[in-house]
Amino acid sequence: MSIEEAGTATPMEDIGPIENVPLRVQVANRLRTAILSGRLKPGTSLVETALADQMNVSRAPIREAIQILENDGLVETIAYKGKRVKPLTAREVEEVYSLREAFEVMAVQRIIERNTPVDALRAPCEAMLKAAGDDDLEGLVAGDEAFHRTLIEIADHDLLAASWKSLYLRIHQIMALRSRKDHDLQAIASNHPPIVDALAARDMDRAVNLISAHTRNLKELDPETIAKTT
Amino acid sequence: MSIEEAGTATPMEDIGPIENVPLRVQVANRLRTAILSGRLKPGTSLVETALADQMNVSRAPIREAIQILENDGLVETIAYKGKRVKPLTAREVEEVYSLREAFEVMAVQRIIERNTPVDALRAPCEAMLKAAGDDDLEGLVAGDEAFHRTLIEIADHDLLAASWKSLYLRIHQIMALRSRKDHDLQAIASNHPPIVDALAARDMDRAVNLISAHTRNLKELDPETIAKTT
DNA sequence: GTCAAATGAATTGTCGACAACATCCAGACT
DNA sequence: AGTCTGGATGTTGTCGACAATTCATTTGAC
Repeated sequence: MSIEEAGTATPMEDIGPIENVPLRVQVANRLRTAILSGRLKPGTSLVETALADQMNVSRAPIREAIQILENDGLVETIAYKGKRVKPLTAREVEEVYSLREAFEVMAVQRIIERNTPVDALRAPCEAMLKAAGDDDLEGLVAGDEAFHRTLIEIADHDLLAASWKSLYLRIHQIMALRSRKDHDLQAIASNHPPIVDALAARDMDRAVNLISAHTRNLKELDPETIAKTT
Repeated sequence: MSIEEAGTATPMEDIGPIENVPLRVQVANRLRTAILSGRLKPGTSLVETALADQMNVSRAPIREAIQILENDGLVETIAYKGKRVKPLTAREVEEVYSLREAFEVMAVQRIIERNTPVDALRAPCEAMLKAAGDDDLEGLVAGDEAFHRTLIEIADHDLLAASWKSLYLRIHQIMALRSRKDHDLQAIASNHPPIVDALAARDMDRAVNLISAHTRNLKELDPETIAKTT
């Protein structure tokens, strides 16, 4: 039965197209999740044949999946020797955060220059404040990601969005290795609303300074996180 | 004749280790060159089997090479339909140049903040001025790339360098499609020395404004270039 | 005993064949 | 005439086997 005929007999709701996801994408997603959750630690060696056996697929999709993760910057390959989860160095963490700062500053500038509405940022702010009140770390992290993703999205710049997304994967990875007590939920949540206010007021200097400071604060937290992994 | 036998008879100088470059890299380089030179125009369909026949290799390295180019942003894949050289839209050109501006501004800020020496930028400037005098477009372009590559390199930020490099590939592609008369050699060459002066003087505002203006000037040139390709 | 060459194990690199999927066209049926 | 069906074709997706390369270990000569 082809996809077009699907809805003729019974009126069924739109569940969207049936996605036939290639194996390489499934494999890449599984590996990525494992890396980002910290289950696959930096430095772990990834052997194609072993992974192929574990997942019951041939090596071809595994290779392609690993190449995808390599583009994400999560894995590195050494020819004829092996592939491994990219080790996190202090330098790399600094670079990730500083590049993220540049991306978000660019987004802020673009939003103000083009007079883009910023209402979409209010909801994530509320969610974060609520999560902070409930001492809900997961919720806070989700809200934080939603906030920054939205910030990048409304900047309406596909290339920036793609670059930011790739970079944010590594931030996920770094945060997963960070211990819980390092987070001050209330402080993180209350950082965001002033950014939205400055954007709404089209106050370029204030908005840039706030987003810049916000990103730099996060960077400060991580030196000892790195020490644990290398 | 194989590469190993080539130099045995005559005493040869040290050309470094013999790099055994994987086929995928060789293929990727050939395809990339073809795309950047404009020989493979945006929209051209890339068929794995056809390329494999042409280059006398199997499909595996071709696939991996195409995936490399996909990461470079030069090729896009549509599942079960085909792969093609990514079409250049006006929007994409705008995004490429605006992101490049952000990258170079970041490099400038970093160079000034960290008090990095900028002497390495003088040589490319000289080369460009000389090339402009000789009406040597190739030389000027090479000098321009050397200047900006050096700018990024002395910023000492691997992630920034990698991102910039990938972005610059597309700028190559765009420039290759641009007609010769659009270039004002003298103007381009003389744009660069003031940037170095501002950097050397650690004058943040002036340096940022100059590099920003320089990048924006380039962007202005391209609308009609795009019209020709899409 | 020490150093160099050979061997072997582990891993990625490459290949050719077949499967899955989408598109297009021809032909049958209404 | 129009439309649906079925197959032919072109392309990517996946597989299993073999080749190439590296590194560690063992072997052998001196």
